[in-house]
Amino acid sequence: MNHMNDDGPEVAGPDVMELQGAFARRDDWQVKGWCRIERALDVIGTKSAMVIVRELLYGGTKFDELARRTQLSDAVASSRLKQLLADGIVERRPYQEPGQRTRYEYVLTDRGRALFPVLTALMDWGEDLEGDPRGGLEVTHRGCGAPVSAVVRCAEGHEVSVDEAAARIRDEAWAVAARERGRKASPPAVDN
Amino acid sequence: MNHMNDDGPEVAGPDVMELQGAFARRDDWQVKGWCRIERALDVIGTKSAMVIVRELLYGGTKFDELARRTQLSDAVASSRLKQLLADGIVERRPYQEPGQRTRYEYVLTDRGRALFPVLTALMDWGEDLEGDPRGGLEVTHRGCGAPVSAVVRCAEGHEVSVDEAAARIRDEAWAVAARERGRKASPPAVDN
DNA sequence: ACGCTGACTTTGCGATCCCTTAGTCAGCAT
DNA sequence: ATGCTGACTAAGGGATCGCAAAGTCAGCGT
Repeated sequence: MNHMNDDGPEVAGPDVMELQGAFARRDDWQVKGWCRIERALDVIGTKSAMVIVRELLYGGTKFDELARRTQLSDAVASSRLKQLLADGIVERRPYQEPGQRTRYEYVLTDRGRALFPVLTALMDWGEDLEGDPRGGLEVTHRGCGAPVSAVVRCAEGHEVSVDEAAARIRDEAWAVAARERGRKASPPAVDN
Repeated sequence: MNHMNDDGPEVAGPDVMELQGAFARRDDWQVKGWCRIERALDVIGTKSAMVIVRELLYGGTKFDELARRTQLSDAVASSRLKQLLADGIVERRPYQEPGQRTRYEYVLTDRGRALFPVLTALMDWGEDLEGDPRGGLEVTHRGCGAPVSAVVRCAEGHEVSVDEAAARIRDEAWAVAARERGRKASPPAVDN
């Protein structure tokens, strides 16, 4: 394990990410709750949450719109909206139509709208997945009319494919120290 | 749809997508299996599938690597890998280390690697989510070293925010006809 | 021949998701 | 006051997810 970068034949399939620095020893970094992907999925990892956000992005605001258009039951829509509310993805606003009592509409917060790339990436990926040869939706850039897709781009503006990407620990010195600390302070801190 | 764009007060919250064409009557298009997002989630909508793909992107290939690094149980890792295999996201390749018996390694297919934007978008979104002030991972562009993120971009190269996006039906004439057909042929075809 | 190891598979369990059906509850209409 | 409607909430149930522990199975080492 001291010489992990060149110990295998590694014939085919290096077309994934490169692990840099201490993270190259991948097995040293199995900490629960460490991965942002997992944390994201803990919040919006259910199908019902995703499709509700989808409808909110399509402009739905009222409870019955959201429930009907997502084809979720009232019960699921209700509890999921409550959870999305608690997680800061939607907020409720009172409104009143003439002759109606006060109701609430649901709108996405900034954090909710920030899910746009996630939904778009899923939509792109779902395209190659058998199904709609023609009936599907298309999301376009209003104004120029061109279809949109989710791409991975670096801060310098280059489009980045998987094999051009590298993963590393952001603040490695701190993380190594924290790991040492955690190891001594509370041995089972990883799992609980 | 004939007069749907200006029928409400619509005071606050138009900062989501615009629905164009026949899709502006959103309620006319509740068809099960119609949404690519849902179809995508039927395949990779579980946390276990996502984290396995994550590890595969990080270069893990062997069964025990994947199970250990994802912190999944053997059982879950096994059945999820089997499903990913069936769905064409991973493929198995036999390999043999000297003095060992033939084993299989798992590698992503093109379709699996195409999940890179999805995982990246989730990672980005998970960032604002309380947790790691410093300990987290960072994915960078190998070469220029700049951090990457998932963005929505149109075919013309413009970066597109939610409120600059529009959703419409790809082949509207066909879709309307198909809907009429379906309505006559099998009334409950929407729900079954 | 025998044991060991890595890679699964099986079994049994609790948690979560989502559904259907049946309430509740506020307040406008009558 | 009574009914009605829209917006939920509650209860019960099936499916799926994920876990831990135990079992299987191939083949290398001895």
